[in-house]
Amino acid sequence: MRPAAPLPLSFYARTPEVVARELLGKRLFRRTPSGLLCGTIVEAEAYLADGDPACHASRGKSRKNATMFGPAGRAYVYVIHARHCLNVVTEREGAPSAVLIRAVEPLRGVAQMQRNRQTDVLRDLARGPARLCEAMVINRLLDGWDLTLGRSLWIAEGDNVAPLPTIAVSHRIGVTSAHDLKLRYYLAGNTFVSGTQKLNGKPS
DNA sequence: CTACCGATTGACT
DNA sequence: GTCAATCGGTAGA
Repeated sequence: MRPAAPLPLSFYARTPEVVARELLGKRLFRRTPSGLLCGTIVEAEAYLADGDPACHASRGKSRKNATMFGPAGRAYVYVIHARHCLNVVTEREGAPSAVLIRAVEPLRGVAQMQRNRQTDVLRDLARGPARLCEAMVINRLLDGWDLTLGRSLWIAEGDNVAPLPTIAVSHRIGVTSAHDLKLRYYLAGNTFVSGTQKLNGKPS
């Protein structure tokens, strides 16, 4: 697939639950010196500005999470367990909400992703937030990047194939608080979604 | 400065 | 299924 036009600011300027759900099936593009990388988003989690202790912004603004407090449509890249994770900022300036992109299905630049990840296993290239970042060369230099520019890193419309895949919902993976919130969205049955088979087969 | 933690991953039983 | 390595960010002495 050729590079497609970036989604506009209006796409991101909505609640994180809506953005997370609508990101499924969209395409994540990354242009590197070694070539263009692209994958279909198959899993995303919402983090709320209010009433969500799992959200990094819930304990106030800091150098690390400052991007979340800025305008929508920017990338929020942070490090956890010595690994990177990619979010998109939602809503508006002053409302620190975001959507974590947890997995993509590799579409283009597979050979480079295999080199970046040091594995040939297609399913393991971008199944998980940190794997995705390693495969697509996403690091803290991209924190705050404007995703509506259509350069370096952006998200575009995907093919609207029929029948539309079923969207499933579950609790978020890995978070140690707010386990009752069902804010993880994924394409049911897609092999590139992270998490256990039990969780994905029986959302709770 | 040290100490602790985590929105993870990969190796192992 | 279990478990520990990982290291930047943050809090606290």
